[in-house]
Parts: sequence; structure tokens; C-alpha cells
Amino acid sequence: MTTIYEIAKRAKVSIGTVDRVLHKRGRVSKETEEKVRQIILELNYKPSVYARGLALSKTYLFGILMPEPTQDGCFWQLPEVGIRKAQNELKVYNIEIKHFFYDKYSIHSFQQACASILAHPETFDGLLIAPVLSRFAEDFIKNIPHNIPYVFFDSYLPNVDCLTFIGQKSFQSGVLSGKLMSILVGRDATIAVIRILPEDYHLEDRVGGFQSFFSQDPGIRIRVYEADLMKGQEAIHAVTRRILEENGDLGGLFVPSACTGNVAEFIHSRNGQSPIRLIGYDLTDENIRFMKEGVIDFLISQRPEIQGYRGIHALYRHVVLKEAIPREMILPIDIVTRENIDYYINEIV
Amino acid sequence: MTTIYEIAKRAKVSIGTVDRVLHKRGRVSKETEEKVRQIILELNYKPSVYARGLALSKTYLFGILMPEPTQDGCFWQLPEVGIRKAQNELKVYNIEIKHFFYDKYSIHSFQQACASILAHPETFDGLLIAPVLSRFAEDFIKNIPHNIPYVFFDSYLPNVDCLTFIGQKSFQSGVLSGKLMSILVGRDATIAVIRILPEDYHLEDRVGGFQSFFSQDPGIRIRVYEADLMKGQEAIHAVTRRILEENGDLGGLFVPSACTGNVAEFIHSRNGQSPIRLIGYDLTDENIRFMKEGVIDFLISQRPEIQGYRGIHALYRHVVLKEAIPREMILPIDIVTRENIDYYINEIV
DNA sequence: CCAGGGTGCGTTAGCGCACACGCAATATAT
DNA sequence: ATATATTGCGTGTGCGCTAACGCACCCTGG
Repeated sequence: MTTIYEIAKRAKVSIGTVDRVLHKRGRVSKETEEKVRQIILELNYKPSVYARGLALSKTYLFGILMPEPTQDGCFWQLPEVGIRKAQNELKVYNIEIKHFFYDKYSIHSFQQACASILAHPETFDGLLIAPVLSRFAEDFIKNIPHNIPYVFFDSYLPNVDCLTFIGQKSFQSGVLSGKLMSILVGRDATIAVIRILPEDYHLEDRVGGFQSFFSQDPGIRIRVYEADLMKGQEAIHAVTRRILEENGDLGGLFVPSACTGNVAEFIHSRNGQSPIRLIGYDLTDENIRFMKEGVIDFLISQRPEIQGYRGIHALYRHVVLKEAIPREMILPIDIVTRENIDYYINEIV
Repeated sequence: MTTIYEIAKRAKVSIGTVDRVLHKRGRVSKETEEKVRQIILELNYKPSVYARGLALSKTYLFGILMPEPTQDGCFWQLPEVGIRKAQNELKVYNIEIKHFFYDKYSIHSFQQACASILAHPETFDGLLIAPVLSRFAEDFIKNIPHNIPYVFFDSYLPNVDCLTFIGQKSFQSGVLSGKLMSILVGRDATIAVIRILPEDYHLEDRVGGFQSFFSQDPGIRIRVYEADLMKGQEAIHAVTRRILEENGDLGGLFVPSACTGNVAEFIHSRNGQSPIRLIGYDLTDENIRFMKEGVIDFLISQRPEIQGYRGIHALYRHVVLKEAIPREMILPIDIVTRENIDYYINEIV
């Protein structure tokens, strides 16, 4: 193990000088700085995290900005699980976490949460953000001081300098859903798709991917319906009713969001008819229940727990260990069905 | 943050005494020990990993015992990927790793690798073991000194005191394969299963699970064939040929191991006939290729990269951080198909 | 009676690093 | 010219913990 003493000795300077070079604190002549840098490279010096941690004895604070865990059928509890796990693991490294939840169907609530963070931005060593309300999130991002890194998870904001994005390729997950649906319904069928509003890139992409899978398949008729959640959860029931009324021969139904359970609930209550294949997203409690009951055929999981876990970890590795972080971490598109669902529930890294 | 000084002050003793209590090094009277323990509990004292690491300035060595990475169609490269990643991440905590590879089709080779470890067992702070050759692995385990912890991954050895097991539920993965096969082949079909020898609990369970899925399905005829890999890789080709010859109406083929690609290769070369649905295991290069070409329909992944990564991490958390480790970590049974395979390739935590 | 050993404690020297401080030597302002 | 910054460097202290060391005190056996 090479230490700053070793470097100082070889460069014929004191450890103070080495330290100044390492931390770019100036007060070093060009020549000595160059010499020290040279030796650091030669010896491939890496500071001891233990010694650094001890000397600094600083506690780091990461802020989390995300929807309230109870929203979207408690979907947002899932990243929470991973965040808590990371928090526990990283406690020993003096990492602390502060949550800022917002109501994703209330712009005011979102802006209030942002304001809380921006009131004392310098107290945070990093931020983990689910930028669900894309347009308003952009304003927030602009006001984050440049020296504080932030990570996106779940959804993405283009043209923004985040440390990394952790999530899934939405379009491709739609394509995969299409493939699964095609296996389930056979060559000739009518399939309904529920487009969820308010508009969200994420969900639009899923629908786009799904449609694209069938784009050259004349046997499959795809009909797109809309449900506006700004008008309340009842919108889902209403549209499902319409779909069933208007399509007596319905073979399958694709729901590009976590509210698949609401659809399942309605379909289930209307029993006795021919089975409708149902594919949706995310392992919320309700979705799990309807999958086990056989109402939902496939669920796509985005590994939300792991997104949360990795988000915190990325901040830790960047801020504390000063490691390089990849620009994005794309998680697999997990296919969940009755036979493997138990192993995906609260599955963390 | 509470320190040993704080504890010492409250207990009216010196830090040396506190240290002796913490490390159970004796030389402390019953009464003072009790008092110190009491205060430690009260303050919920957790030693600083930074200070410990610095004071100890010890490097830890973990040994890995697993098959040569090139075996089973380079399947064993996959856990290697995760192990290397963990190694890189944990380097800063003074963790080092030493590999012991063996030829899983040579008992002698296995025993030699074991002997290398047992020659100086005390140099290792922990072991990560893939106990593929179950019966011989048992002998090895018995000879590991009791103070050195070991972790199993990939497969399991019953009645043995490992720190944790990291792997998948083999039987259930077979059930899942059955489900997928049933969706693919429809209500009436003949399905062949290749039983891989030498006997391996892991693979037997997968076959068992697969058969159990169809146990009450009169429309599906399941025919089990055997291929003995001890006689070389050609056994796979030979049995595949026999299957095709004896089952003109073959609807599907289930291969419970990584050598699915070998089967695919053979089926692919015999083109022009009706499509045979193929389900197998693991993302080896060959399997990936045949999946992308459409020869393999589904692959089950056991997340081998993550198994390796987590194995090292578990040892680290137990040995260095002295954290409690769960008795087993069961990984999800991932369904991989053409549309999502790209996101599973070399996917690590 | 005392040598030898065990018991119960306090003291101390690092581990490698961060950072404040101090002290010359030079540069700039008054 | 003197007063005041600025540059370039070395020194020293402390972060919290580990483990060796040392010093009384007691017990035991010859």
C-alpha cells in the first residue's frame, strides 16, 4: 500500500505539499506539482478510504425526491424498499438520507417539495430524483447548484446533466409485452390498449413499443383507449367497461402502468365470459393478488427496489469513494408470471 | 456518533477496558464488563468502520473454488464477471481474491484444487464455493477450519453450515419452464426432455419441476431422454438426433442446462421441418446466438453474475463489517427471450 | 517467606489522511 | 521606504480504534 508519506519521500517534499496537490488547493509551484503528480501516477496511488473517512469524519446527506409511496397502488413503496436497504447498509459509512415526497397528481405539491430542497441545497451531498412530472422537474433541475450531483431513476429527463439514470427501456418493454401477448392470443384477435393520461413519455413509449410489435401483423386488431387519471382512479374502471362493451370478441388487454390491478378487478368481477389475456406492469400488492388468482397473465417488472438501491449506491460511490459512475444503468425487463412471481417480490440486490 | 471514549467516560474506565470488552479478550472483572456492555447497548454503539479499518490496516483474502470459466459453454465465465466486479469495488477496503478453478468433469482436478486451499487454510478469511461435485465437496467442507466462513453459490449442499447459499429454486424454474412450454405448444403435443448426466440435484430438480407442471395434462406427452456428458459433448448431438428420429411430431424440447445451444445447433442444421419449441437455461454466448436467431424460444437465467457478486459481498459484509447475513439468498427465475435478452447480458447488480 | 503466575486495569503508539497553522521568501501597495 | 499580501512549503494535531505494554494487586506452591 502506497501512502502520501511514500510519495512525499520520493518527491522530496512534505506530506503537506502532496496533500495540496491531491486536493488542488494551490500554493504549490508548477514544478513540484508536476513532480508529485508524476510519482502519484507511477505508484498508482489510491488514498485509503479508511484514513480519509476517519480524518474527515463527515456525515453525508442525500436527498430523495419522489412521489408518495402510497401512490399508484403503492408502487412507490417499492423503490423505497431499496432505498431503505441502501440506507441501512451505508449507515456505517456515515451516510444519511432525507425524503421529500410529493403528490404526483398535484403540481403544487411537487413544487413545494422542490422548494424545500432548494431552501438549503448546500446541505445535500447528492440527490436522487424520480422526475415524474417532467416539465416541472426541468425547472427544478435548473436551480440545483452545479456542485451537487443528482441521479434520476424510474423516468428520464433529456438534455440534463445528471450523474446517471437508472431505469428501463420503456419502448422495448412494450415490444416484449407485444411478443408475450402474441403468444397468448394466437394469430387472430382483437387487443385493447389503455393509454394512461396525463401524458408521460414513459408510458407513451410502452404503448408505442407494443403497437410496433404488431405493426406488420394483419391478424391482430389493436384498439387504443384513454383513461385520464387526473380525473381520479374511476377513469380506469370506466374505460375498462367501455372496452368490454365495444369489443365482444376481446382477446387481450394491455395496460402500460401499475394500475393493471384496477383493470383486473373490473374484469374479474365480470366473470363467466371467455378469458381475456391481461398484461401489465409492476408488482404492486393488487397486481400480485390478481396474478396469483390468474386474472393477470404477465407483469413486466422494472425492478423498482433495485432502482432505489442503486440510486443511493451510485451517489455514495461518486461522492464518498469518488469513483466513476456509468452514464446510465439500464435494468433488464423482467417477465413475471404466476410461477416466478414469489421470487420477485421485494427482491433487492 | 458515540465512540469508545464516550463509553469509557460513562463507565468510568479506560478505553482499553472498553476495547477488551468489545473484543472479548478477557482481563476484565465481571462487574465492569457488565457495566460497559450495558452502556454500549444504551448508546447503541457501533464502531466506526473507518477507524477499525485504519487501525487494523489488514488486507482480507477470499478464496474462490469453482469450475474453470470455459466449462459448460463458458457458463462459468458469468459468475466470474460478478466476482471481478465485486473485487474491483472492494479493493478500496483491502479485499483480495484468489481463484481455484477445477475441471468439473474430473474428480482428481477437483480434489487437487481443494488440497491447494487446505494446504494453508488459515490464509483465507473466507471462501466462495460452487459445490458442483456434491459428494466430493462434502469431504472438502469437513476439512475447512471452523473459524473460516464459506458461502455456496449455484448449487447447494444440505446439512452443512455455510454462511449463506446464493442461488435459485431449481424445481420451480422447471415448473416455470413447463408453463412457458405449455403456452408455446398448445393443448396437444409431444415434448422431449433431455436428462443430463452425471447426476446433479440441480438439474434433476429442474426436470422434476417441468414434469410436474404437466402431470395432470393428458394432452401433453413427455418423453425423457438421457445424455451423459462424462462421455463428451457429442452425447448431446447424439441424443438430439435420436429424439428427432423417434418423434416425428415433436412439438417442444426442454434442456435443463447450459448446453441448450448444442441442441439448438443440431436442430438448426436440420432445417425445413416444422418448428420445434426450445426452452433451456443460461445466457452462454452460444445460447444467446441461437436465441437471437430464433431457434431457442425461452432461456431461464439464474443471474450467475449476481451470484458471484453477491457471494463476495456476503463474505465482505460478514467478515469485515461483521454484519448478519441471511441464511440464503434466492434469486428470481428470469425469463429471457429475444425481446429482452440484451438487457440480461452481463447484467450485474 | 518469596518467586512465579494470573487478574484487572490504564497508557500509549501507531494506522493514513485532512486541514489549520506557521514561517520564510517574494511580490505588490502606500 | 515600510506595510501588507501572496506564494511555497513544512509541521502538528486529531479522527476512532487496535493491540502491545506496563503496573499494581492477589493467589498459590515450595
